[in-house]
Amino acid sequence: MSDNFDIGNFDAPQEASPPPDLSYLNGLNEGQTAAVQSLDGPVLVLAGAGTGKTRVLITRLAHILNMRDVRPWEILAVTFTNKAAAEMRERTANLVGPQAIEIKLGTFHSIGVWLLRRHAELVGLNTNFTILDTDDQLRLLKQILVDEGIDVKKWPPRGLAAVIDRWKDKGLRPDQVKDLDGNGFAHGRAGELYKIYQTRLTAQNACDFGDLLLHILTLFQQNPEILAQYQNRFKYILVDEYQDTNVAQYLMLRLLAQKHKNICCVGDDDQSIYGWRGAEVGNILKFEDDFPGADVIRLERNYRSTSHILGAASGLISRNESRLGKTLFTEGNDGEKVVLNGLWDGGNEARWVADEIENIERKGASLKDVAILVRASFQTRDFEECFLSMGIKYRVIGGLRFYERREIRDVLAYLRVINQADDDLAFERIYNLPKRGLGAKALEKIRNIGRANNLSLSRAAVLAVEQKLFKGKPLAALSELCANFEHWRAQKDLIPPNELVEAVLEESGYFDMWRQDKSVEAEGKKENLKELGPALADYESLGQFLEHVSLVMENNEDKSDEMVSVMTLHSAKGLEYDTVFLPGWEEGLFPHQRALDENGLKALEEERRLAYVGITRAKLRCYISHASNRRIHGQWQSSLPSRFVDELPKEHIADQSEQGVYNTSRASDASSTFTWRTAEPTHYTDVMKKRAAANEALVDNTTQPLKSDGSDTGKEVGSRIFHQKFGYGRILRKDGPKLEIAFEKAGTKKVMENFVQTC
DNA sequence: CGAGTTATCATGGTT
DNA sequence: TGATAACTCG
Repeated sequence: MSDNFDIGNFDAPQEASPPPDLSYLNGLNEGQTAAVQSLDGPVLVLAGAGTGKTRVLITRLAHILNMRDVRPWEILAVTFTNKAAAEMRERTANLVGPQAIEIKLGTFHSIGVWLLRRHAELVGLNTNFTILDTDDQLRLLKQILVDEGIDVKKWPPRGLAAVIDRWKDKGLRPDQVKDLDGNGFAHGRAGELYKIYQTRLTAQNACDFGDLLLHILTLFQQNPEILAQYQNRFKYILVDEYQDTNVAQYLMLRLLAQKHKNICCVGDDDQSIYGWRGAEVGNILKFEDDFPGADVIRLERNYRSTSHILGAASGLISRNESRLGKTLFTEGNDGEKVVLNGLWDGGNEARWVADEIENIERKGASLKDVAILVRASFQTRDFEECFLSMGIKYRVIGGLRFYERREIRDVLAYLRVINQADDDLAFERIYNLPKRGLGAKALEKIRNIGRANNLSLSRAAVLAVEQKLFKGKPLAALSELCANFEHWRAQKDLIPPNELVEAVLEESGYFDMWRQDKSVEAEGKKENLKELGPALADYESLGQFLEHVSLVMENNEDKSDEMVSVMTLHSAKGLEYDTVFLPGWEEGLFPHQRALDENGLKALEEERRLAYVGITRAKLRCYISHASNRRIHGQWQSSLPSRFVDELPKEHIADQSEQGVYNTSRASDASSTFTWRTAEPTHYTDVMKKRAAANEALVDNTTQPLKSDGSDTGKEVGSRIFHQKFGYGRILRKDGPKLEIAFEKAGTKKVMENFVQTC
């Protein structure tokens, strides 16, 4: 995001005499008009699904510029995703013209980076600091755990990352956390590890995503004069998707809005689905307490869905306790009822969906207006298999992104070391890639030299070469690498970034490494590497490109092709389709068992909101389905319909389920999923037999799970197990059928063997 | 150092 | 089941 602060010399917004042109207000409904016109003081706009939220936001921006003596760069508009920011920028520009680009508009993180690059030294960083992504973060945490002698099997880096991320989400620095809150990680050492992690980040002149906000909080809290500068500047603040903000973001907004108090937050508590990522629904629920005298405006007229779809969604979400409450209505048609179907297994479910898709296609619908929204990404497999065999074109949205590919990340590591010599994580990635005879011993030696001289790895390497601390082949290799880096750094500001990346690819031998690789994937890797140069051509500097890569992990999917979209419910937020399929409404899968285990009722409500988000994506047709049997991680599981199925108001539902297929009993509590240990589903027995026959030579009968006689169930001391009430845990002690289990959530408990299952 | 083998684990996924 | 990381052996 460019810094527009210093670009000035604009015409006055408008003369005082002619009446302002308010034509942009035409066509807004009552609520929307109120939301646009209440310019001053704190405002909360509760915008239900499909109520024209974005239009309100951009019209409000236009109205502020039109009615108040404000320059565009005195307005701050914050979103969560780059996509949302880009859309807002574009639509605002359509409405108010070029001055739109002067608005300080971007994601929380891009605003954070912008501030942090200006004031980096005040939080102990250099202005060219590196932004680490999740991958780098995990590698660094793992190093720390190993250094500290903590068993990474028992205490995986991800666990620590989650603890630290949540702390950062709450705006807590290492000195502010209590070990108690570390979820018991490494017996209460999380706080200490957090401190080490922050020290290591600073030493590498790097920060993670959470730091982009946390450092800003520190900056503002410790430097009142700098805070005042931005408080004065930002006369109007707009926040999109307020229900997704975490505490750190809330605190940052509150600090910035203190002076002028013109803050408008737009969001929908019913669409808060990112609690697991630190979002705090509480922020939106207590807005009126946080910003006294706030206007609360509800947008309840829905322009998207038929009234049956709306009715189904509203009925479901009304079961939630913690919500501000809205009643969506439409002046459109009733439309079709929401179709409900129960199927035998996941394969049948996919086939039914495919049949329905062909039906509506025959009636003239276009595939690009059809979406399948699943709870968990493994569910896409059944659909892919089925669509491939039936010849239905589809695309799976989400998944690996360009800059996450291994070969791209390797090259990026080279670029990072060129750009920022203290980036140790990047150096470690490539010091022996391609293979140049520098192994773990060499790295350890460089690391020690670095420690002794207080230097980063790439600087220590230079020292090692100068002082001939290596001999023979390793010395030659390291010497060449250092000389290359010196050369590339000298070139950095002389040649365009795209030429630099070409030079790095060839001179490092990295491209040759793939040329010599005769494997199938090498072809694709080379293609991707070739794309990298052109991708850099748009950037003025290497630093700018690297910042883009770390902050804008875009996935350009064009919606134009004639294809069905398959994606998770989470990634469907903000989208809409004529026809929406919502498969997999089963207890354990949706609501997801793990969410329930970890966060109980709070998670159940979030899962319900996810269901609500799913239904409200549909404009004309919505299909909900569940299967009695599903294969999860190769194991067949039997499951009951989701409690959410029962919660759908009958008057909006057309139930197509065949009696008896699933209708044995409906779920009323969480204890409904069990693993089949004894038999395969009858339908599948033949298939399995055929498969077994085909693999006859490979099949080893002893690997089949033996009918439980108590000894061979995998329920040994140390085994990971699952209990329907207490969730996941590990067996501590075993006394005949009595187990003592350390549950991840519920603590240590004694349980009978047959109440748990291995997993 | 590299290839082959074994162990492990599995929601959601932007920045 | 299947991807990936860790581990073992030549």
